[in-house]
Amino acid sequence: MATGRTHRPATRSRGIPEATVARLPLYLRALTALSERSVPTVSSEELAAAAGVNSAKLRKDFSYLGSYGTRGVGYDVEYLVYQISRELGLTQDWPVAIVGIGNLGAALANYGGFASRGFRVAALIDADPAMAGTPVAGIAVQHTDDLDRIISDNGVSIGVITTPPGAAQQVCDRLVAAGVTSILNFAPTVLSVPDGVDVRKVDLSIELQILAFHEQRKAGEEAAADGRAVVDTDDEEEAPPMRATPAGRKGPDGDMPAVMPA
Amino acid sequence: MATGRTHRPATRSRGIPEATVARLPLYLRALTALSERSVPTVSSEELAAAAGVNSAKLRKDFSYLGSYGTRGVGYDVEYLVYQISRELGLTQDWPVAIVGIGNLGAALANYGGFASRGFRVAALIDADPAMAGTPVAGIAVQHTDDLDRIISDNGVSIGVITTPPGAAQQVCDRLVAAGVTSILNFAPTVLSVPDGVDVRKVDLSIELQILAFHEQRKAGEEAAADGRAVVDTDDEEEAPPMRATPAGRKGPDGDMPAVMPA
DNA sequence: GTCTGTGAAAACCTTCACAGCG
DNA sequence: CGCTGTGAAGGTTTTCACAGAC
Repeated sequence: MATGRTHRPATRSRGIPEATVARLPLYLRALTALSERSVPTVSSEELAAAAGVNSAKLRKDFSYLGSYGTRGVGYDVEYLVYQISRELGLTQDWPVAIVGIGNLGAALANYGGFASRGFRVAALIDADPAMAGTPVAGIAVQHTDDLDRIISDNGVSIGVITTPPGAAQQVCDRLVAAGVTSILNFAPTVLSVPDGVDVRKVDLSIELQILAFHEQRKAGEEAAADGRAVVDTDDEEEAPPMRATPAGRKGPDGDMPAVMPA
Repeated sequence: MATGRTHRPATRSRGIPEATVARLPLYLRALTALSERSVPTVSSEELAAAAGVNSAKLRKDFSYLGSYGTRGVGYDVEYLVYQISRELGLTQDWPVAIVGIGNLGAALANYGGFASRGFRVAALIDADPAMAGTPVAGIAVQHTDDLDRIISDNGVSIGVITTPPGAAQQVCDRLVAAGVTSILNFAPTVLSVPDGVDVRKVDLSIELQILAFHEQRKAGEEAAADGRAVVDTDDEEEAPPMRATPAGRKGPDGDMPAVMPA
């Protein structure tokens, strides 16, 4: 979704669809849970339910990895765990650096889900000199001045940005200059990076906004459900900023049933 | 993406593609920044660059909302901000409850990006009695026992779950029972909810895993870049757990031109 | 001339449905 | 039989490219 423009258009490298890659961690999690319960095999139907997808999709996804199942039986849990881990590159250790140790950075440093996969928090970096030396999640915070050295000393290729938005691009540039080629960005900023560097973003407020959209839609439908009185004058909600451009607005209003029972 | 099965298949309500909805918050953010700099109008090209998408996509997206631009000129910034906000339902106030006030919950409670949109943190809820009363981000944490009352008293329809995975489904059930119809889930669990309830999830370790996949790929390409020796024996990376099922493994290794030229 | 709005084409992703292995 | 693996169909999203408004 957020990956920077890279990804071999030609070269016909290895062809696992991006959508499939994004689901592999999900399968892996479900499989790990089964593995812990010592379940030996699982059918596509069961595993799909545990992962929250449908079984045809799961089978197709797995078909890109190879033929790992046994017809009439299902998939060997341990074997699949290994194959998916390998495909995702989790059989190796990934040192990660977190830059920006505020609330969120600290939360991530403490997050158990990282260590349990191949990720190791190798360094915590912050611009506040007062924080330097303070241990967070058992790791001493280091100062931004040493960023370059910290990254190369630890062989970090994945960086996590949890700084305020204003600092994000600058931090990103420094990370990239120091050799980082994958960035997970929590700052609400569009980062620009050179080719070959991947960026993924997590924006907490975006998720909420998407929920709000659907929530609003539901409210509208509810109202429309019984009363039928889908007023359309409700369009002009309150103070319609009517910023209107030059000439006459094309206006969307008019139609638009659902929205707001005023 | 993560939304629970709902979404009017028939009814032909308003037809804004989900992919477009997911980008509206992005455009809104870019537009807000322009608005703050008092930029009056913007072209699809400029706005697309600021939002990190391409301009054809942006124009298509906007075309679902209506004809808000002016040919030869561009889009009126203020007007678009209003229209998108309205479309997303951000012209109203959304009281949100956060359940599970650990590191992450606290980080979210403090997160500025919520308040700046229509979201208001109406309640913080935690199962630990020792936390009850403690203020986090200026709001006193309340105990889970009162969850039902808190939700209805505040008219909360959006809940955020930041509990440990074991508690997530239970909390989810209680939220839904109390009237919540949209859930943002940070716990690494597949939640099951009744029809009509939307769930979106944010899984921090999944994002890292996707990055690791691409990172690994890069390392491989690099090696293959000069030597041409695109070994495919590299499949057997190190210790292949060979969990093998009943009979003979189909092995991915050997064959598997991966893609599908077949 | 500039820049939007949009049909049409292409790419991508999901779902169906069933052949075929165990 | 049961369950995987997969062509083929169907749907969605992206991209192209240009007609038409300003």
